[in-house]
Order: sequence, then C-alpha cells, then structure tokens
Amino acid sequence: MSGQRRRPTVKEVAVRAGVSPMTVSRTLAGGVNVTPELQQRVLAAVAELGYHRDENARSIRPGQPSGLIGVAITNIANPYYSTFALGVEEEAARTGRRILLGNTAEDPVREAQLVGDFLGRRVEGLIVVPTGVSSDHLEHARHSGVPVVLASRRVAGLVADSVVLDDEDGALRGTSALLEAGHTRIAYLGNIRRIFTGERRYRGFVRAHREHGIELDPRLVAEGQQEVEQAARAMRALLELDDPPTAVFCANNRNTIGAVTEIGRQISSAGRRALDLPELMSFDDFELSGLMPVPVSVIAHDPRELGRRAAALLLGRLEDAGDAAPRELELPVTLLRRTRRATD
Amino acid sequence: MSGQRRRPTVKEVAVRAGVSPMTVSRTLAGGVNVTPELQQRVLAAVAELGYHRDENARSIRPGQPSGLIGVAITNIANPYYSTFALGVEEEAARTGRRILLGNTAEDPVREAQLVGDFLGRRVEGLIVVPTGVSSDHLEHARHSGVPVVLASRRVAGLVADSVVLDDEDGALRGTSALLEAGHTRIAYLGNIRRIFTGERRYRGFVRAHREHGIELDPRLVAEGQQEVEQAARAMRALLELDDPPTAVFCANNRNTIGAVTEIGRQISSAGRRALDLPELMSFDDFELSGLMPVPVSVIAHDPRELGRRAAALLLGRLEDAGDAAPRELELPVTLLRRTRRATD
DNA sequence: TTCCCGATTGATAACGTTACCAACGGTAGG
DNA sequence: CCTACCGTTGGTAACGTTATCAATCGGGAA
Repeated sequence: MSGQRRRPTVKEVAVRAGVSPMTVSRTLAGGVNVTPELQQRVLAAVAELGYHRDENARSIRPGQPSGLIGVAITNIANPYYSTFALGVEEEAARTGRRILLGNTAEDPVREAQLVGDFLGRRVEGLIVVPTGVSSDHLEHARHSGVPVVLASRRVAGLVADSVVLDDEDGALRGTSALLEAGHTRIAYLGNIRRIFTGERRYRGFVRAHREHGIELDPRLVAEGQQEVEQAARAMRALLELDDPPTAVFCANNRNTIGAVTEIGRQISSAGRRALDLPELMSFDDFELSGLMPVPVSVIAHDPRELGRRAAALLLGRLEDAGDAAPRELELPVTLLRRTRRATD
Repeated sequence: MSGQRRRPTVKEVAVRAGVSPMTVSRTLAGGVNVTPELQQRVLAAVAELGYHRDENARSIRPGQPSGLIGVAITNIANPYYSTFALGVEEEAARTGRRILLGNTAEDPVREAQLVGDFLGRRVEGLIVVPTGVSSDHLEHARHSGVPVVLASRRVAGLVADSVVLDDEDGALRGTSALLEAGHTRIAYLGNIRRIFTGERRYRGFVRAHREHGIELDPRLVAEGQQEVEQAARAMRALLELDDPPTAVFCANNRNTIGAVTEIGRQISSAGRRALDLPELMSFDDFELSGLMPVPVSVIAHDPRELGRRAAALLLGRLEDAGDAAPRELELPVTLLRRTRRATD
C-alpha cells in the first residue's frame, strides 16, 4: 500500500515538465540561461514528484565534489569530542557539506578501516583525531589528493594541517599553580604516554616539578586510564598510599570524572571529610566543575572552536587546492584556579 | 610535488593486473568464480595503486544500497544525544554502514533541509529526533521508500517506527516520590510543551499532583528553557518567590544543569546554605549527579541503548523490506532517589 | 530585407561501477 | 572420441548525472 516507489530521476522530471533532462539539470544548478517559464515548470514537476537530485551519481562526474567530509573521532560520547564534532558540523554545514561520522574507539585498526571507507565514499577531506602512531592510511589519503586535518593530536612524521591545544603549557601552568600553593606531593592521572596529548601533558607536569625543584614521586603517577571507572580505581589506589597526594593533576576529563567519583565515594561511604581529600587540577573543563566537594581547578579550552578551526583549515585547503606548507595551529588554554574557601 | 593524483579506477587496476575490469570487480566482491591466482594479482594491483572502490558510483547501479544512514539530531553537544549517536553508530558499523550526521539545533526548517539532503545522498534510512510538528519531509521520505525511525520523540500523525522513553511514567514516579516525601510546593523546569517529551513529562508531573490531591501552583511552572543559562535564570526566579518551592522537577538534563548551576551560585555568592535550598528531581541522569550540594534524584535511562534500538529497528526494516505495521518502542526508566543525609 | 549574434534548448557522451550474457577451455561421462 | 556441462573470463550496457557541442530561434544592425 505504501510507497516503496522508485525514486524519480531527472528524466522523469523532464518528461513531466515537458523539457529535456538538461533543462532540469540547468534549472537545479541555478537556472542560468533558462527561461523563467520553463524554470517554473521544472520546479513544479520537481515538487510534484518529490525529486531529489542524486548526489552520488552527481559526484562521479569529473570535477564534481561529493560534498562530504569524513570525521573520525575516538569517542563520540565524550562531551569533549561531541562538542568538537558540533563545531566541525557547523562549519561544514555553512558550505553545504555534510559530515560522515565514525567512532574509532581508540583503535588504530578501526581508524584505518574508517579512513579507507571514507575514501571510497569520495570524501573531499578528512578530519581525524588519530589514535595510533602509524600514519600509512592518512599518508595514503593525502597522497591521493584528499587533504587531512589532524585534531587534538598530531602524528609523528605526517605532513598535515593540524589543530591541537597547547597541552604542555596548560599542564605546566596548572601544575605550577599547585606547586606554588605549597603542594609537594602531586599525583598524575592520565592517558597512556604514547598518545600525543598524554605525552605532552605529562611533559608539562614533569617540567613544572623540575622548574620548582620538587622531586616527583613515581608512585604518584598513574597512566593508561581511558575510562571513568579505571580512573576511579587508580584514584583509590592513590588515596590508599601511606603518604597520599595532597593534590591530583588529571590529564583529561575522563580521569577527572573518575577522580571526583572516587572522592565522592570516600566521602559518602568511607565517611572521610572533603578537607582531608586532595584538591584536583583538571585538564578539560566540564559542566558543574565549580560545585565539586573538593576544589577542582580547570585548564579550560573550547572544543567547539577546535572543531571550527579544524573544519576551517580543511575548507581552506579545498578552496586553494593548495600545496601550501602545512599549518599547525596550537590553541591557547585558560587556567581557572579554584581553592578551598576559608570556611572549609 | 605531492600527489593530487587522480584516484585510480577499476580499469587502471585491471590493466595493472592484466585482467578485465569485471575480474577486478568480482574479486573485490568476494571472489566467487575467480582463480586464486588472478585474485592475488588483482589484490596486489589494488594495494600498489591504493585503489578504493568508489561507493558513490557503485550506489547508482540499481539494487545497490548506499550503505549510508542519515541521522538528524537536535544537539550533538548534549551528552544525551551524543551518547545516543554513539549507539546508532555502533549498530550501523556492525553492518558496515556509515552515518551521515546533521545537527538540527531544534530548527524544523534545518531539519527539513537535512532530510532532503540525506535523501539526495541516497541514504538507506533515516533516524531522526524530530523538532517540529510538521512531518511532510518525513512523510515524503517514507513515501519514496526510505524508512524513518523516530527517536526520543514522535510526530503526531506520522506512521513510522519509533523508540521513545516512558516519559510520563518517569515524570509521574519522580514527582510522586517527591510528593510522598512531604513536598507540597514542587516547581517544574522544562521544555516548551509543544515538544513531544515536554508534553509527556509535564503530563506525568501534573498527574502525580492530581493523584496525590495536591494543588499545583502555576507560578512554579517554568517552561521553554532550552539552554543551561536560561534554565539557571528560571531557577533564580523561582528561588526569589515569596513562597519558594521546596523541590524542583527538572524535565531534562539542560534544565537540571541550569538549576544546579544556580544553586551553586546561591551558595557561593549569596551565602545561602544548601539546607535551605530545594532538592532536585532530574529527568536524565548526568555524570557526578550524586555529588551535588543538594540531593539530586534522577530518572535514569540509557541513551546508548536508545540509539542501538533505533538503529536495530531501522536495520530490521531494511532487511525485511517490510511493510509490517510500525513498531513503537517505549523504553523504561529507572528512578534513583537521593535524599538529604541525616547529618545535613 | 538580410545577416549575425546571443540566448535558449536538446542530443550525445562520459563519469566508475556491476548485472547480464556470450565465449572459451577443460573435464567427465557416454 | 565426442558431447555436454561447469567454471572462468571478458564485452556490453545501463545506473543518474552533467559538460560539451550542435541546433534553433529571435531580434537588432546594416
């Protein structure tokens, strides 16, 4: 009973409007050199039949862009990356392009598959948060004329535009602020070191210690937590040390949320007082960060802007068709310091 | 110097491998009835040239699906929807399909444009969180043989598969829990009523009052807040009433975050005590909801599962090619009650 | 009036792919 | 030894679109 009707084609629209397919095509392309009257007839036929130009068929003609941007992200559900995706989508939509979205789940193999698939769909460009150290698939994309923009992380040896945060500076300033407030035992919760941001943020953390002449206790460094629950467990281990940290540097929002979660458990289940628990320094802001039981300072930035910038870099490449040198943007971060109130 | 080289085609691969294009095509399609030796030659040529089958060209042949699912969401940056999108992506990826993602920003016009564009790209199906009351564009999609699955919200008069939450039941149980705890002045912070979920959740809120014989003060009802800051302002207005509410029902996570934000401000800036501020009931769970300065009970559910279910419904349609009656799923919600601790 | 030019319209071919059918070669059964 | 059949391979055409070129028409200038 319902439709299941085949989609109409230019030909059918042409018949309905009593013109040739070319006139339909021209009308839909803007209507240059087409009599207004014919244009009207065509548009009427289009409306009656519910015709939609087949963009896929269109894109196989030489010189016709597909209007697609491939976006490969490590974790869409992470608010940081979803906000990033929003920024990309906004910019892409402004030029009438759509985004093909894929989740890599931090898996380099999946990433390579995704990129391959995206190339098969003739994306005009790629925006990737790279997960691995290998860049063969990205190199290959670039090599076949598809520009690549790296976001949030770079890949060693790959020549490509990129937008990242000033990770080391943020970590340096955040850690320094803690050290200058008198903390001498600061723990570190972060990503695996082989991840770009993990490496850079850890470097800032270490450098702050060195510059302040404070020795870093290796037992206070916990790396490799990707998920909230892992981070919470790492936090508990830290709190159970004989000489626990008085502050914790969390290198990304997953680790921060995990740390705060554990702090909440300590307060509600173990009956500990917030005053006795370490304060936090979080790389990545998050909603309600100002309302936590212990002070959570944040190294804030704007993931939406990061997405917009990445898209802008890519769109720039598409217009200039440029062989220009790769542009490497490094966006600044803002330190927002929160301390215990006097009444605590 | 770099590539910018045209992408290789089947023909070029065929020449390189010394076979016909058909043999290449067959090999890539699984290799039935192709000598292993030739397959090897073809695969070698594919690898050498970095060939990727053009999925767009492929999809114009009759009967060839595009492998694309169109997803239109109201706000990607909202954790609820981004987690939903993750669920959809996971399911789609399991069948080798990709998702085209568009943000509608609660704008029915943008939604219609998006759907039109998606149809033009020959998506196999659509998953939409509808923003408006009009369903012409969706009706049209369905009519041209593209199945539509509505998620989170339904559209009156549109025959389509859908997955929504048990909004009224959740709101009813949440509000009832507050009423049974002795609250008589419960405020409501929510969406515009014309939005599906807004209507249903408000109905549950009202019904709970009626069932408990408690009269509802219209001055305690604030609707239409879409963004966190708007919700915070509405919350402040409520707190400034002569007879402020002792509890607030927040109909979605944006309103909850706004309410909590304002509560935080009252505590830190206005010097008020948490004890004197209303407790909250939040439709939608959110990270760290257990650590707020006032108790935040939540009506929890699983947006990822919602996404998976929506995708599963769609994929089902694609396989059965079914004219079966529309399936309307309503996922249950879980009430997680939090109250003030004795020591407060 | 004639001629030329520009505007308008349509026919043809090509984009990259694969379904379909024809052709080929080898093998097993008579 | 011949025939039928199967497995393998390639040629052709078509999918929906638009660039290109040819054709037609009308109007203005000489």
